[in-house]
Order: sequence, then structure tokens, then C-alpha cells
Amino acid sequence: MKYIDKLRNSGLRPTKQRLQICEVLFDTEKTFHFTINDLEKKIKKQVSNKISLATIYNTVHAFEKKGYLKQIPINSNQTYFDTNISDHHHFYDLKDEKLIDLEHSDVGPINILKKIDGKKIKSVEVLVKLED
Amino acid sequence: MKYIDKLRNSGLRPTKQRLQICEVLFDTEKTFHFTINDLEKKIKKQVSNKISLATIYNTVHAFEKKGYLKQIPINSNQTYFDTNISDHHHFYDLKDEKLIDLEHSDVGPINILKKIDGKKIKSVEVLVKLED
DNA sequence: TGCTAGTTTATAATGATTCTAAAAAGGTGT
DNA sequence: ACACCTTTTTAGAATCATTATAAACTAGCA
Ligand SMILES: [Mn+2]
Ligand SMILES: [Mn+2]
Ligand SMILES: [Zn+2]
Ligand SMILES: [Zn+2]
Repeated sequence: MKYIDKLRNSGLRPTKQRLQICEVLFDTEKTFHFTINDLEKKIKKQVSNKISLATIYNTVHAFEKKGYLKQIPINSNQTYFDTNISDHHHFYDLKDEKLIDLEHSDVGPINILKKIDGKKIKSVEVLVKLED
Repeated sequence: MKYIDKLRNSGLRPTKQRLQICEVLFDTEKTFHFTINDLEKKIKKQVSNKISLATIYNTVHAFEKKGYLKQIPINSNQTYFDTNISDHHHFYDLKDEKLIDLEHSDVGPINILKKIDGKKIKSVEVLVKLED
């Protein structure tokens, strides 16, 4: 089905757990931001069998390594992930502790004038903190 | 002396420990980035008496709240702080796990076109990840 | 139907950070 | 200097997200 090839092509065996996690993560109208704790709850709701927490961690890290998920740089006691892997930015609402997507097109072009010898830019991420 | 008024004006008692931590943090030619673990080591080297880890945490958080330190949004198992409290950005060298300042002037003007109702922008921070 | 490497799992370990509550120190007024 | 009250420091315990462990399970393949 839908995710079997995706996983196979990444060198990941399409196990029952991984396919179920794919459904929770990617069978949605909209992309979303989540912590492992959020995802664990979503899985409990949507998946009949139990998936261990260790497997959730393993899978999220495997998917991140393959580029199917992105980590969002933010100061929190929990790591935030994003199913939106496009080149985009974020608002962070300090009061509600919620992330909001900020599309590339919603931010004027960013020009990094400083160069670091022997290094090249891998990504440019903007975090806009919001208050009331 | 130098930091007593600074602390008093913030409503913080100028204790021996706080003054010593001020010296470690602010009596430097250049600003720097650090984790609590980094700071603990620096203090051990530069301060004769012992300062407990709890006090280091308390002090860093107090200074951050007063605006004498900034937290840097980055994904790491440890929280990074910055003695440079100017409005600036960062390179993050993924290999060396080092932060490098990117002055406001080294980044073209950033224009956030999207508005969120009832919220105003508190800060705009750019993180530029570097690879070889 | 085996075989083997990859995967899942319960559980333990790790480690940064926060909490606790008692002792110490700062500030103020006498 | 002293008493008094509040803030701060401190050692140690607790918390909790994350990672490690190692045994059981499974996907893919001969
Ligand atoms: Mn983290
Ligand atoms: Mn943190
Ligand atoms: Zn996003
Ligand atoms: Zn900096």
C-alpha cells in the first residue's frame, strides 16, 4: 500500500508499527507539529494495538534521519517535530506554547552576508516569538 | 563595585555568589555562549570558593529573567545561553556543535508578512545550520 | 521451512533540570 | 552590635524526557 514503498525505498522494513505510525503522521489533511508525548497520545487513540514508547522514539528518529520529519529548534523541555518538511519557518506563541507555520513566502528573502570558511549553509530557520 | 548596583537595581541582592558569577559572565572582552555545564567549569576555574550547582541554575535563570542573559533556541539536550543580549542571530556548526554570532547587520532585513490576530512580535531569531 | 539481520519491547539507566527544606546571609531598623 | 525578617544558598532528592539494554519477535529471502 501507500507507505510500504516509501519505507522500502529508505531501507526501512515496513513493519506493522511503522506503517501505523505513518498513517498517524502522514494520513492527514494538514501537517502538524508534535512532541513524542503528543504522538504517543495520538497513536493510542488511532491505533488498536499497543506500540511501545521505545518504538515511537526509534521510528521518529528513523523518519527524521530519512527526511520524513523535521526537528524544530526551540527551547522546550521536549523536542518538537514537524510533519511539514518544506523549507519554512515558525511563529512560537509564548503564552499558548503553540507553534504556527510561517511559509517561506510569508518571510521576505533572507540574505546571510557573513561567510564561514570551509562551511556551507545547510538551512536557515526563523523563529518568531509572539506575545499578547 | 561594578555589579552591585546592577543587581540592586534589578531587585536582586548582591550576594557573594552572584557577584562572582557576574565576573565570570561579564568581565570578558568578548561575549560567549554557554551551557550550565560550561559555566560550572568556568566557575570552578575562576572562583576560589565553591558555588553549588543549584545556585548556578538559580542565578542564570534570574539573570535571564532580568534580561542579562538570553536563551538560544536550539535543539540540544542542554540549554544554551548567551551573554550577548543584543538583537542578533546564530550560525550553528553541526559538526563542532558550536554557535557563532551572526550580527543583525550580517543578515538582510527580515520582513514578517504574516500577522497573527491579537499577538505581537517579541523577537525574530534566525538559526543558520552549517555543514562542511 | 529455516536462517539472519533488523525490529520491537519492557525495563533500566542516564542526565539535565527542578524541587525541597534547612541553614546562611543580606538588609533594615533599633 | 543586635534583633528581625526576607531572600538566598545549599546538599540532596525528585522529576522526567530521552537513550541504552538485551531478550523476544519478525520481515525478507533461500
Ligand atoms: Mn530536547
Ligand atoms: Mn532544554
Ligand atoms: Zn512547521
Ligand atoms: Zn550569540
